[in-house]
Amino acid sequence: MTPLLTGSLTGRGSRTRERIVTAAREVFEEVGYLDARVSQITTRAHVAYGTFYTYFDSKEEVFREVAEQLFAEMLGGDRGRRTGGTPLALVRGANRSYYEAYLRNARMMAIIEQVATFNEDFRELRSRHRAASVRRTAGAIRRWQRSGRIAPDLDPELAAAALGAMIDHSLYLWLAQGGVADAERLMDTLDHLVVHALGLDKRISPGRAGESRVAESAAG
Amino acid sequence: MTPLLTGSLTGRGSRTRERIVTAAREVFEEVGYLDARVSQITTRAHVAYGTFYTYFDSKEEVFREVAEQLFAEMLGGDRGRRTGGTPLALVRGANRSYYEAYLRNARMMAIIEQVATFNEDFRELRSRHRAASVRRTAGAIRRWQRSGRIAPDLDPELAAAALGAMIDHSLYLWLAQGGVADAERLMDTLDHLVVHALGLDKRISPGRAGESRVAESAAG
Amino acid sequence: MTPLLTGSLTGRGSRTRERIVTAAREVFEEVGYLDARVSQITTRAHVAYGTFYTYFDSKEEVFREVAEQLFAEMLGGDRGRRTGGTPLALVRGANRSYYEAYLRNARMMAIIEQVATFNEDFRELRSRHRAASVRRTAGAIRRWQRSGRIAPDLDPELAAAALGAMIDHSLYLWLAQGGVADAERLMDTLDHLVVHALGLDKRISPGRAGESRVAESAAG
Amino acid sequence: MTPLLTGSLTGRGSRTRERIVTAAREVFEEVGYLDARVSQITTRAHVAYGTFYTYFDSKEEVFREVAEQLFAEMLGGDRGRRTGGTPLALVRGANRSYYEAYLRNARMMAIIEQVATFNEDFRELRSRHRAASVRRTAGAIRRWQRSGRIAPDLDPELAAAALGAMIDHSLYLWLAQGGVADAERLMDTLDHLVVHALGLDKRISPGRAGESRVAESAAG
DNA sequence: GATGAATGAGTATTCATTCAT
DNA sequence: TATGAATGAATACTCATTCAT
Repeated sequence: MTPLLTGSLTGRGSRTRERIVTAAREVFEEVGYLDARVSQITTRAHVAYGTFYTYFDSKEEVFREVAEQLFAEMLGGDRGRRTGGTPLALVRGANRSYYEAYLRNARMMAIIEQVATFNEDFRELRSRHRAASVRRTAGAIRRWQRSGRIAPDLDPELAAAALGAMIDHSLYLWLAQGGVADAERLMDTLDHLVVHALGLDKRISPGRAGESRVAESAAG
Repeated sequence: MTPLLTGSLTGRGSRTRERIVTAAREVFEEVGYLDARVSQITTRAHVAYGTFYTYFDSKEEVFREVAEQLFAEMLGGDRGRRTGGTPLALVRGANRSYYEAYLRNARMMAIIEQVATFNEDFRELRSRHRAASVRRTAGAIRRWQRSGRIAPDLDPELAAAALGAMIDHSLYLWLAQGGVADAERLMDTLDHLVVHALGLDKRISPGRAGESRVAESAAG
Repeated sequence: MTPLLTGSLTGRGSRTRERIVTAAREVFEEVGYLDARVSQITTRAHVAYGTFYTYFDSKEEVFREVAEQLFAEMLGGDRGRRTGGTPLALVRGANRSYYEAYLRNARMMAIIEQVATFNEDFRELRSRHRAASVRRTAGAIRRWQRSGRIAPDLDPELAAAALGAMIDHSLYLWLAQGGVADAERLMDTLDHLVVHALGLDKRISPGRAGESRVAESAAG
Repeated sequence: MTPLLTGSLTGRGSRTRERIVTAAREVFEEVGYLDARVSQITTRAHVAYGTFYTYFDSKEEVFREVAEQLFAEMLGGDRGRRTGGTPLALVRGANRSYYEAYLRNARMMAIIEQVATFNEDFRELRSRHRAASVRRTAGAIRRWQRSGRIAPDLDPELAAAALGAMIDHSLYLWLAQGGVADAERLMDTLDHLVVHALGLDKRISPGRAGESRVAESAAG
């Protein structure tokens, strides 16, 4: 619930609110959630201290807003990507697309991880997003299993989750925490590992080739 | 700076210190680093508040001690494991051994992750341990590349890091954060993915070590 | 200082003002003065936040308005009551009338008490009203003393004040704070106590009976 | 619950605690509960800000402590008062004793009244003390009814409560809020009113005289 | 070594009031 | 008149660390 503001915002109001959200994201990126001070946010947004609380109930609430904008942006890159092509191309495409989105938001991804370590709500929020992504990947695996490109004894959900964890955590360690030496090479390696892990590098079992027209990605 | 005591401790002293470390680990596991209070630790250790500072300079310092004991314990399980056997058996063995260690320490692993999100020192500590583990895996990959079991174009370090990230993060999500449904099945999947990702499921090219390019088959 | 508007209000204006006063009273009754928020009042009155300050300078000022309306209402019940009858009937009548008024306004009486504990102005306001009531009762006592119905050594002002305090505080404790069990019985007891305290239960000294035609109440 | 301090206090500790309680009472008396600042209390007690929280969880908790000491002190004056004497003398004695205690604690009584207007807990605390006092008075009334000195149709509990309210509120208005002009005269009037209200001024019904040897007071 | 009392800097949040449209 | 966004002073409470016995 937002204090004071019951209905919709005036133009001036929504502009102020936007300034605060932008400033908040910058501050979070610079010092993390724990060390962020509301006063830093308001100073940067050029509003009075109290103005913050005209739009948000707490530091946590702005963070939620920033996190949701980020998740929306991360998903946006996916659009129109799942058209035809070889499984290998699809996997590479999906990975690159995720990589690019991660690159744009690396610092915030790290902060969300931070908050998730002590805040149950954010753990769930992240969990939901992860689950949605895993579901999509598992769907692709299942289709490739039906067309014979992937061994049928692989558990689609677990495999999707594990490969997702690999890509996610690799990007986290490279982009969000460590410094990247050669991201290009890392992505190539991830492609290779995913493709081989799923067995997509193998010849298609004859007679079933080309069945899988619509495919999805192995990650995010 | 170490407070008062550096090298030698009397028998009573070292017992007191041990009680504090044990209590600290319990408290950290129960409430996390951020919410742990020095008073909780001393109460549980049955020592006076001030006694804590006779042995440790700060909350961070006990945490470091606990973390180091944990890393030592995690590595301990590894000993004498990398003897002969098929690559597949080796991978499985290593994964199981890591899984078991993780299971024993899941809660503390989560707390270390928490601290690593805001403390540079612990980020490095964890990084060093990860690097050691990656080095060992990379060494194995390199050996298998020389013997022709793994494609030579795979970057050993990056592959080792990525697969390590997969296992680590999967266990983190399953054991440390979420609830585990079927760990056995998860481990089987991880084995499968690692083995196939590295190409260890394929036949060894006869007499042509180091050139496994052509050694592809449709064998399952 | 009155904001903007002093004397005349347009029809719309006075209706708005009235809505605010009504809403304010409701809010004060529900949560007390300290916990009442200007925003609650404006929301309930269906006016914009700022509109409040078009009509009132402060939260204190609406409260004063509400309190004055309440005092006026409390006194209103008294009208046309002070006609003949035995002193006993007069006392009973006055007590009942005050009780009924209190019953209608119990919650606000409690809130006024609250404000009087920290606001000098309201302490005086309440004091003035109390004094007026005490004056009337003291007048009745004096008349009854002259007619020999009440012992002449009783201080009329102090007795009036003390008996007023008894009735006021009893109603406060029963109606405003505690829950009422049997108000009828309480009122009977108060009547009894007042009548006996003043000595009105005794035989009238012969030859002066009936002198006191017009009497006033012992309370309110 | 008190923070940090689990067991009993050291000599130094209990001295510090006492300093804080004393300072708190002074500050409450000077500015009331609402306007009292923890920093005022610690400054006056010559301790650091944080020291306050070594002994108390909140401002409310010190207030409770001060209030309880006060109630204990108010009751203390009663001791050894309930020996023989005429009912009239007993009533006078009890009233004087309560008056003197009130005089010593007038300011704090006003502050407790303040807090009781917005804090349910204190309302109950005060209520309990009032009830205990009412019980004692009602007991005396009942005994005097049995001995025929008081009319049997008077409800002992309600009468005790109402007369208690009279004395309490009169002292509150005179001592705690207004300035006292002539307390002696007020007390005489209260005595008179109580005695007559109960009918203790009347001749004892023949044949039952002297029955009531041990009596209690009509107030506090 | 052990004790536990003392310290005080640090900060999110509230809300009456002002004021630009 | 009416609106509702903007303001910012004010304050209780936490807790790691210090230090006198």
